[in-house]
Amino acid sequence: MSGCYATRVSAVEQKPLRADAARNREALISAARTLFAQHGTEVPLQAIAKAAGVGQASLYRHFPDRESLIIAIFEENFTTMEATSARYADSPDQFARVWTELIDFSIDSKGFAGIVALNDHPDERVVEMVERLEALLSGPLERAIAGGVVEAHWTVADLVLVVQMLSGALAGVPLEQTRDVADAVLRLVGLDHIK
Amino acid sequence: MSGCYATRVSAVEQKPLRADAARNREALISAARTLFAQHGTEVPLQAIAKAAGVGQASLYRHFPDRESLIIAIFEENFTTMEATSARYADSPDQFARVWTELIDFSIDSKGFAGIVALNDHPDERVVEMVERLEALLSGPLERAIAGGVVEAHWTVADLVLVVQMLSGALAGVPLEQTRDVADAVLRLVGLDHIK
Amino acid sequence: MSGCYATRVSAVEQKPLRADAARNREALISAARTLFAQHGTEVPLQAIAKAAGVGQASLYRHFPDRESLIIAIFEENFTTMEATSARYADSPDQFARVWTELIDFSIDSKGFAGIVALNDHPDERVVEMVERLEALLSGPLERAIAGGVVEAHWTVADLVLVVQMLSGALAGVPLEQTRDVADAVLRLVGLDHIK
Amino acid sequence: MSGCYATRVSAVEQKPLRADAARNREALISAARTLFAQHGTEVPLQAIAKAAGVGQASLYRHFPDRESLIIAIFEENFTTMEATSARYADSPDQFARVWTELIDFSIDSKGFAGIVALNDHPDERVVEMVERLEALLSGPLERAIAGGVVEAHWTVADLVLVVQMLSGALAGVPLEQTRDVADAVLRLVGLDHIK
DNA sequence: GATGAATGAGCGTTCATTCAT
DNA sequence: TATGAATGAACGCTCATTCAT
Repeated sequence: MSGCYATRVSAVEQKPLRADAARNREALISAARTLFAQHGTEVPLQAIAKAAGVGQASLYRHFPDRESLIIAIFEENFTTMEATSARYADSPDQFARVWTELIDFSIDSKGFAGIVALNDHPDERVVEMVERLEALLSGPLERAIAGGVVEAHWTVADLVLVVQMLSGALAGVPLEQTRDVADAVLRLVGLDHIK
Repeated sequence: MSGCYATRVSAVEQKPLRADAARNREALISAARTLFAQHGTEVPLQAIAKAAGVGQASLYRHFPDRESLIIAIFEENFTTMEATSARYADSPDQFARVWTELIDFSIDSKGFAGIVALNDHPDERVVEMVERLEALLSGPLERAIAGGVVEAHWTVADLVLVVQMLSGALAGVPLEQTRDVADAVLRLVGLDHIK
Repeated sequence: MSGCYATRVSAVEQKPLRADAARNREALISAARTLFAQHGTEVPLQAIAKAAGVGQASLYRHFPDRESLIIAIFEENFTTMEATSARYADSPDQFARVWTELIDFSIDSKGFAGIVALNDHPDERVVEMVERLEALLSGPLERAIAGGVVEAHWTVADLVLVVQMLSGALAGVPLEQTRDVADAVLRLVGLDHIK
Repeated sequence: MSGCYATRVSAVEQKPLRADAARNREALISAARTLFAQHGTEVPLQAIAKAAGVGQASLYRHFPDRESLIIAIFEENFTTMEATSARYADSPDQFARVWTELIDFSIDSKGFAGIVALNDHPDERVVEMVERLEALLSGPLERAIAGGVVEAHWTVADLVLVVQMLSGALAGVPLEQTRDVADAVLRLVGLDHIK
């Protein structure tokens, strides 16, 4: 489900990492994914380091603060979603494929909750993140509207808002009910037919 | 460990508070409202005590844990909303008055965010809170549907979900934009005509 | 068992207390006896006040510090033991009666443990206490030795030491085993035949 | 609540400590010995950390609770005494050597006072401690009885009781008098000839 | 005089961050 | 370079003591 495309093709990192460094990085992101989903983005960083089987200073080297870690997770998600978008570039399903993937990520990480966590200390990285999300959705949404798949009033800003609403609705919901709650949210905003 | 000596009074307050105690209680709730809205429900309790001009132990006496404080704020909100509901009992505007008041509270306290905070440590008080919210909305919603004010598909559970979605959408949004974001959310779910 | 002779004839207090004050005083001492025995002399003073059904400031008026309360309990014990000593003044059993009463008090209050608690902040009151204990035991011991009831090597200082040893042996022993442990201690020092 | 993230290592240490960690550990134990002897086992842990020249969290890492620290001190004592026992395995003095060492430890740390402190929160570690003490004394006592060094009625349980009695007798006694008081206790129980 | 709410210092504990190995 | 021990500030909580009622 998560990270299935994350083969270290990040747009930001330039120098290729040493093999063990790359392994640590992946282990940290993977551990963070799990713990963020289980306990929220407030989990002690030490717990993440431990779960990743990595020293705390190594976590620090890769991710100097909690936000960097959250962003890195998003990076992977974006990489995956952008690949999906490219793969279905000519398909009428393009929007549906990208959107449901985004929703799945949101559900897995309790509603893309990190974006909320990030907003508390708003910095340029969040703006960049949102812009990237809008860029990702823009083309597919346009074509989906043209194809009559979604109603014409939808904008990318609205879609971003839905992701954030989902985040709020899922907060504190037990894992086994997240899917139902997410369905209810999508139904309320009239996007439940996108599958 | 704690409470093994029974130094505290029973959980259910019955006697009217002493004048200074009542004053402190109000000061604490008021300070909590402000700080929760500004910094979220994770603010240090000591900050709330200091803002209220009260000792830490007094905060503790009145509200033995963070949840109690959150609930107390909700209590006040509920009291206000129930009064509003009663005042407009025979008016076609009843639902609109109660609902907009609920939305306003949600905006003021960053989207009734406490209910989210509470959900993390689910206890009977949260269930009670949600039930009380449903009870508050039930009659007015019924009459609003009967009167054609809102569409027939709406349920109280949906309304509660909207409040939670609002909470997520508002998280991290600067104070001066909360109203706009809230309007956008209500528009997306088709409740923007309730004013 | 405890306080059976304590009709407020203390040697130290001069002015007779008002009726309700005397009642509070007794309630505090009684509560302290119970809680000291159950949880040690470190119990929160608030717990004692509460158990006595008395305000904290009232506890303060009667007993300005923890030691005063401990001493007051001893006072009652002494009053009782001195009365016993007087009653059996001409009996060959005098020493046995006083000694077993002392041991019983020690067991009830987990080995006269207060004397230990007092020793940490040694003040004149402790010295006075020990002197009073020695004065209490002196005559009876002399006559007991003369009568062949206890061996000639015993001194009052030794007896006081036994009380303190008992205190140590009983510390941390569950209530239902205190009697057995006390018996073992008395057997080890060769006083188990005093009954 | 605590430990729910598994940030700590397992309870059973196997790996040899790093150089600085071992140094801190020893400093902590040493500081605890001194402060426990001076002020009892209730001294603030922060005072121990400060006296050891170590951060609070380091104290916490090495000894997650007060009992662990007490036990660690006992461990060292036991190691020493067991070595002594082994060294004098074939000597008629074995019991005397081990016993006087035990008494010395008891005097130094105000009567092995920790065992009392431990008893308040009885757990398996205390039982284990007592069993280990009995195991330590068992053989030597047997041979001492066989050799006519101590009277035949003595049992290891009695010896343990003497240690606890000593603890009580020494509580609150000024450091310069502890030796005399201990001698008096041993004389009372008839063990003063063991030197 | 009696009550119990208020106080604030101090405790044990946690955790982001640094630093020795 | 990776590890994990050390750090110290800060949190929640408790309790002896004072003070308003």
